[in-house]
Amino acid sequence: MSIGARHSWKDVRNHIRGQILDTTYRPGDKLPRDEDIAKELDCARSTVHRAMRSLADDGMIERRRKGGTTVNPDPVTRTTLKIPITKIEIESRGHEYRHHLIGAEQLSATPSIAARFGLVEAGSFLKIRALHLADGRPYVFEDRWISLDTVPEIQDVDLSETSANEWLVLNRPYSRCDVQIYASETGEDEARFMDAKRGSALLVLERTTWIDDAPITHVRAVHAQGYRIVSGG
Amino acid sequence: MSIGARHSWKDVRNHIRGQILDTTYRPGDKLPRDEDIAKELDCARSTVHRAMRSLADDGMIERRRKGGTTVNPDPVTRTTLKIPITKIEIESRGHEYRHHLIGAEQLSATPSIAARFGLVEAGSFLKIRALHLADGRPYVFEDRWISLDTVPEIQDVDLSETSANEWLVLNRPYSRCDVQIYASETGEDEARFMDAKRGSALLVLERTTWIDDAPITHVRAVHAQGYRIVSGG
DNA sequence: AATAGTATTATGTAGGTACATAAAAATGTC
DNA sequence: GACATTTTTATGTACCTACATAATACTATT
Repeated sequence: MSIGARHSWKDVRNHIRGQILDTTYRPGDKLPRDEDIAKELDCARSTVHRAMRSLADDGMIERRRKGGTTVNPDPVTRTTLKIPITKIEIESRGHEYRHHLIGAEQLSATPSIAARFGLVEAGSFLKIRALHLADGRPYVFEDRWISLDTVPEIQDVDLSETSANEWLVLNRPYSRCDVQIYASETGEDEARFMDAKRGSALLVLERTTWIDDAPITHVRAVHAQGYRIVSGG
Repeated sequence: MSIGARHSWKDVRNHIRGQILDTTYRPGDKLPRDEDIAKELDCARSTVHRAMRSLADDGMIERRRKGGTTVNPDPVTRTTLKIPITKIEIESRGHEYRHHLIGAEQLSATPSIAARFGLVEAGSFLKIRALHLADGRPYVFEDRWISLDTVPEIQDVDLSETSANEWLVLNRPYSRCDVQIYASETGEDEARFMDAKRGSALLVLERTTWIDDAPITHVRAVHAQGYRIVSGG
């Protein structure tokens, strides 16, 4: 079946995606070689290649040299989450943002924090506890470790003025970021700082960032009750 | 500054990413035109283009025709989460998977479910409650609505044998998927089916899928205590 | 000064050629 | 048969040319 006079890689992608969606090709099935598809649709192999890479990025197909292309037999829901800077998130919802530094101290990493960074030996860290407020109400309570070996300049920043979150994002871009999401019962600290009653369920987002294997920061961000991560596909 | 004898697009990407990470270019800054970068690094424009598209996909830069390329001024953490089929997830962790159908009934969508699908009028749905077990222990409790208008065949499937989750993924691929993640206190149902004590915090993952605007299914999947979503960058 | 129309320009796409690379398939060797 | 080696082959990359497209920048007109 020819696609007509149009040879856009998006058309090719839609054509193939359609065949997967209407079960012409099922999970695990092998697709024809790029070259054959190109011939069938009367376009260049590079165009098919472009379409295929797009589908592979989406997780819909898997490609292997010599092995050919197969419909992903292990279908996963791939979701791209955008995790914003808390300040920007609060302000974009029309609330007034405020930030409160609860405390900061210099410590060496605990074994569990060192492990999270993949460090053999515990380095020197700045441990911070802070609160992000939306219209004066607790929004996020964060527990943060910042590597003083990687980011010594943080010691000269007035963290009661600028949030560590914001300063780091603007001044210390990372090259790798791990995320974990889980639910946690309100503990003593959260109950105190978040105005949440003990035992209620809170969403926790942990983030660990590196620049080229050098640890930057690890945050445990406890979100206010009712918080939802939403991903529009 | 030349990159040497090698002209791989990945080298070019790393080179430019490096310049962003070391603040040669800061958020909001404009990068040189592809052609100039190509000349500087002594490679083809298409190679630079390939590198640039990769960085744009990562959310690191923004590109606009004629407007040129700029470093993303609103840095967000973009993380791709892979949410697997529960069965595969359990088995890949070395546990034995079992599935238990709690109940199924034909209903028309409640206003809130219809709204989730963006439906004007409530269609006919199959409402299912089921439990996924790992080594005999509750792992996920799901509350699912399946559109009988879009997926009438589901009525002929023995859902006590095959889980709806699995059947749908293999037989009804979706073209759009919305995800929400939040923490919830253990309610009456969860306490009963999940062996969780009332009031403990559970992670809930809601997924809604469509094929070309036609609703397929909506699931509220309550995960066992201690469950974490992990995203390795 | 405001507006409408035109030119310019940086990115995007399509096509083609040549070669690189990884992995399956075939073959040889013991 | 088991294992190492070679061949084959489908995808991946690099480079090039030509043209498309969208958005800015400019100019003309009122």
